[in-house]
This record gives sequence, structure tokens and C-alpha cells, in this order.
Amino acid sequence: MRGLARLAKELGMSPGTVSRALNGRPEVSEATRERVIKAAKKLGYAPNQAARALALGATRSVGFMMDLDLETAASSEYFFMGVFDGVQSVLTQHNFDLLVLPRPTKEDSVSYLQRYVARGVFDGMILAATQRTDFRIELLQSAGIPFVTLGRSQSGSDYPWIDLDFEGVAHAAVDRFVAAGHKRIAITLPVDNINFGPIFEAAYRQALERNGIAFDPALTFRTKRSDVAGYGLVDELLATPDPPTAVLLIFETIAIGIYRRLAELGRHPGRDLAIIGFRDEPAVRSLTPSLTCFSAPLHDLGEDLASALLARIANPNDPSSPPPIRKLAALQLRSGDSG
Amino acid sequence: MRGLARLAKELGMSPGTVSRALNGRPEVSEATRERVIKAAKKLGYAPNQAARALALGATRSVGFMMDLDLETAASSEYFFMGVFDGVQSVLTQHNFDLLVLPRPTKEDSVSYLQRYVARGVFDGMILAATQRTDFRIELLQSAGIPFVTLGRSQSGSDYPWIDLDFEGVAHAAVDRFVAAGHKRIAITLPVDNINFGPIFEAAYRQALERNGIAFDPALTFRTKRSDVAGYGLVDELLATPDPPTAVLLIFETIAIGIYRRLAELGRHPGRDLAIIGFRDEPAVRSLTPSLTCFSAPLHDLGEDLASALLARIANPNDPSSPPPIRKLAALQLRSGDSG
DNA sequence: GGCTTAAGCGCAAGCGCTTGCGATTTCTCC
DNA sequence: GGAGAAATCGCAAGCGCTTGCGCTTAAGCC
Repeated sequence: MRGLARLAKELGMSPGTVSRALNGRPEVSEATRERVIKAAKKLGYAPNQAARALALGATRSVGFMMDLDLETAASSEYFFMGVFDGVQSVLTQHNFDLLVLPRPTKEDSVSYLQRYVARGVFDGMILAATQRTDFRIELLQSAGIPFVTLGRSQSGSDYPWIDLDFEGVAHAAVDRFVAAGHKRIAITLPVDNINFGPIFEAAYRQALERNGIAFDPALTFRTKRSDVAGYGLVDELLATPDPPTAVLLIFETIAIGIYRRLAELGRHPGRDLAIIGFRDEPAVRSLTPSLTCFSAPLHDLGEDLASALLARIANPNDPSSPPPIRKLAALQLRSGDSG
Repeated sequence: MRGLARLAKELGMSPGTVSRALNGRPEVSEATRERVIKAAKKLGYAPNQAARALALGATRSVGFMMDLDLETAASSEYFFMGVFDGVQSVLTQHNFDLLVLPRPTKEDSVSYLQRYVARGVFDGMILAATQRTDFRIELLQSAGIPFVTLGRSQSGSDYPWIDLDFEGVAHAAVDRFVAAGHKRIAITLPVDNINFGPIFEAAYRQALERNGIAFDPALTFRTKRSDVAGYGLVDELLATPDPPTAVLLIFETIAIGIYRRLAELGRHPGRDLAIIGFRDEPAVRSLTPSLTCFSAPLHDLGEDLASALLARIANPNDPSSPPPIRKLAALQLRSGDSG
């Protein structure tokens, strides 16, 4: 005999009472509750997760699906660890656990998620790196699993999401370039189907227009998230008929390669080419001249995701419940010397 | 009614038979098995994880605890995703799942792990980023949970581990430096308690000795895993009374900063300072001149970890079972122009 | 002091699955 | 064709927990 039964025997009471005491239910006296908690701590008792989940009909844990593609990885470890931290801080307050799902590169994203969904492993899911059309969203919606996405998508409808304020960044960056006198402003975009590509592009175009600058398709470049990409980009930029004098980067990482190539060419970031990067990663914090970029509130982002998800779990699909949260997390400009 | 019972009713048989058919047990005829599997697929049935775990007394899932510290992070997203991939490929063959545990920075490493252990969430654990003394190991041993570590430790005893061959790397690097005529060979080491610091250092000293070079404590430097660290390191190197002509890096990332600072000083990697980095990350693949470094077999590493763990789960603590696996994964030298 | 009322606790069902055991059916063999 | 063996399958217990229900006891009131 072990688990609850053993603890109960040890204490000379019934398993039911012990359970109630441990779960903070009002039917037990404070005296017994204290006794039980003390004994539980002494014996190192923790309720069996499987049994609890079965009885409860809920696992009190949520999954975070990263779905990273290393080739075109749109984020970084640093980014996710920051977000995880925020998520956890809210979840633990509510006695929820966070488990991360690393999709194998060989397996389809949807079928991978499906496995966990069908077996009821999680009470809710957080989806990261949402694609422009993302079937995971439809899967979760049809399965009726509460979820939140980190990033928008065109799939599904009326679901809660939180995303970085790409629009705000594009506008602020373009405005800054224009204020500095730039007219030929290039942009780099992701190569894959990640959701924010078109969003960032549209905002960039709109910002140009607002500043009375004609959009030039020749100034749009697509790159992977790597410094190599930045290295090659410089030559592409310079090969443009009327080369840009400023460039807005969707991935800050490419700045490293850009700096290196510029140095080889005897040119200087900020002087010969104005550069603003998206997101402030440690990898670029030490560039000289310092990179102008936007820093994202990672921890807050995580907290918001968790809160939104818990709200969803608390009353799923309740028509009278508040509408799903949709939020753009504002980024903070870190003014540097690069642009 | 749902789940197994519903499926059984639909098929006109008992839940027991359906379960047996789905689990590949020999007591059912092939004909019924086919019928059942087809119906299950059609209805999208998957056994409830909690119920299954409770009945089985096993969860058929393993946890991977990263325990990253962003400040001194000893690894990268790239590293882990590669390892995860290898782990998954073996686990899925055996119908095991992989869940990743991101420890919150605010929570103690041991108590975090304890939560999952006591509740029986996993059948086994993989511990990454082992510290020189790592209480997680003792926790798992006293709890009797099968586990493998990615990295050695001085804690615990007689447990299975797999680690990168730091010794081999240090020897190969030093030999290469010596062959190129270097006598003043510096080394960088991690600042924290991560297990491989002393290992790498000892191997470096031994390699020096083997080559008849006296160890000079002034040539040992401790750095974080960041390019900033590398930037600052250059000045430290040059400030040494008798400056080193070669340096072996425990973290390849610092090479980026080194290159930058050297460039500022009008010096060139490979010519004015020979550099060999540990591990071949995408971040350094494009450095010019190319960085000489060692590439780790990430996928194989993951596969080995999973295999070792599964063996451990299959017969835990069986005295007649084979001794725990201990393996050094060999790295491959990628000869570059930096040293 | 006898009554009502509430507080505190035990009993037992049930969450969805697996599996030993026994019942039934189908083969096998002489 | 009948007995024994083998192949299939249903029954029901049980995995460890939660919780509705009812019982006991203490508290409150006139």
C-alpha cells in the first residue's frame, strides 16, 4: 500500500480526508489539515499525477509547442527561455505545470500535436512560431482544446493570440530612418511561411507611404535567420541599381554578418549603411557600433500567454465569457549608433 | 460513454478485446485487430494518457531537463534541438514520448525536478548541463528513477552518462597548435560550476605536458558563453606579460567577439592569433577566416542518450544487467584558417 | 437537558484503461 | 465423431485519486 492510502493509514484517517486536506477543501478542520500537510511533507508524498488526472478529468498542465525549424529558425533559445519564465511564473501560481514539446524535424507538425491532444495530455496548449496558414490551430479548435498562440495566423477564427507589435516596430524604424534623411530604405523578411513575414512587410510599406516614399520591390530581401545570411546580404544590397542607404532587419542576427562584410569592404554601419534590427538578442548586444534595435518584453509576453490560456481553460467556449485576448506586445526601442 | 468503451460498443466487442487489439497483444485474431485499428483510426481514438498510465503503472514518457541559465548558458538552442531530434527518433520507435522541462530561473533546480519525480510524471529522465556537483543526480538515485545524464558529474555513483569528448578535443587542439609551432597556448574555461570546466582544463594541462610545454596559469581565462566575452578577452590576452599566440576556446561563440576586437586592433585571426573553438555552431560557421573547430554528433548523442535510458528503464537496478553506459562522444575536427 | 444545525469525517463509486482468469468456440488428431 | 488443445474473447478487478452522500459528533439555542 502506498500513496494516499499509506499516508492515510499513517495518520489514522481515511484517504478521502487526506485528499481533502491536501487539496485545501473546506470540509476538514484546520487542525487536521495541518497534521496532514506536515505528515505529507515528512513522507515526501505527492499525489500520483496519472491517478489525479484521471479522477479530476484534467491534467493541470499545459504544453508549449515550439515547432522550431533549425534551418529557418525564427527565434532563439534566449527568446524562448525568457518566455518560458514568464509562462511558468503565472502557471505555478495556479498550480499548473508547463511541458515543452520539441517536434522532431522528421515528423509532421500536426500529427505530432495530434498525438498529445487525442490522449488528453494537456489541459491547454501554447503554440509558438505560428505559420501564415497553420493547421495546428484548426486541429486544436476542432478538438476543443483551449489554446493561445504566440503569433497571429490566418488559420482558424476567433482564437486568442498574443504577438509582437511588428507594425509598431516597422513604423518606428521607418520614421527614424526618414527623420535621419534616408529615402532608400530596404527591408529583410523571412524566407518561410512564418506569420509575421507579410505583417512586417505590409507595415513597412504603409510606413513608407505615410512618409511619402514610394515602395520599391527591389529593396525587399528575404533571408534566413543567420549571420551568414547577413554577410551575403550586403553584396545584394550594394548590387541594387540605386542602393539603399538604410535597412530594417527582421532578424537581428544577420546584423553580425552585415557588420563583418561591411568591415571587409571598408565601410561602417551607421555611416555608410544605417541599420535597425528587430529584437535585442545577446548575440548583437556587443556589436560596434552598437546596433539600434527593439527589445521585446519576453517575460511579460510569457505571463500574458499563460494568463490568456488559463482564462480560456477556466471557461472554454463560454459564449458569455470575455472575447479571446488579442494583444500586440509593444517593443522598446534601443537607440544605438547603427541607424 | 466514450473512449475505449465507445469504440468497443461501436464494434460490438468488449473493451478488453479492443485494448488488446490496439496494444498488439497476441490474444486477438488478426481479423479483429484489423477491424479495431481501422475503426480507431476512423473515430480518431487514442487512449487516455492518464488512465493508461494509471493502469500500466508507467507513463511511457521521459523528461529532458535542460536547466539552462541564460547568463552563463553553456549551450544553445541549436545544440539542444539536434539532441532532441536524436532522442525522439529512438523514443518513438519504442512508443515513448519526450517532454522537455524548462526550469524557471527563480526556482531551485532540485525542487523543480522533485515535483515531477514524486508525482510519477516520467518513467525516466535525461539531465542536461550537469554541474560538477549536481544534486539532481542524488535525487533521482534515491528516488529510484531511471536516468541518464548528458555530461559527467562528481555527484552520485555508478550512473549512466554520455558526454562530449572534451579530453580528445583538448589534446587534438593542443597537438595542432604545437605542430604549428606555438608554445604560448591559452585556454578559456567556463565561469560556472558546469561539469566540463575542470575536465577540459585537466586535459589541456595534460596535453601541454605531453608536448613538453610548461603550464602557465596566466594563460587560463574564464568567460561566459557570449561574443561580448570574446571581445573583452582579446585585451586580456594581449595584456599578459608574455602573450599567447594561440587560444583554445571552450565556447565557440566567443570567437565572434574575438574576431571583432582583433579587427579593430588591425590584427588577423590565424595570423596574429591562432584560434580553435569548441563546437561548430551555425553562429560561427561563416567567420572569415574560417574558424577551426570541432563539430559534435548531436543526433547520435541524442540517440545514445535515449537508448541508454530505455535500457535503464527496461531493467532498473537489475544487478545482473549490463553496467550503466558511459560514453565519450567523439567530435570531428573541422580544419579552418583560424588555427 | 432535549432539540436542531452544522462541522468534520468515512464510505464507496467512479475516472478510462489493462490484464489475469475463465468461458466459449474452433481446431486438431486419432 | 469425440476428446483435448488452442485460439479468441468477455468479465471484472484494480491502478491511485477525487468527491457526493450520509453518518457521527460537537455546538447552539430555548
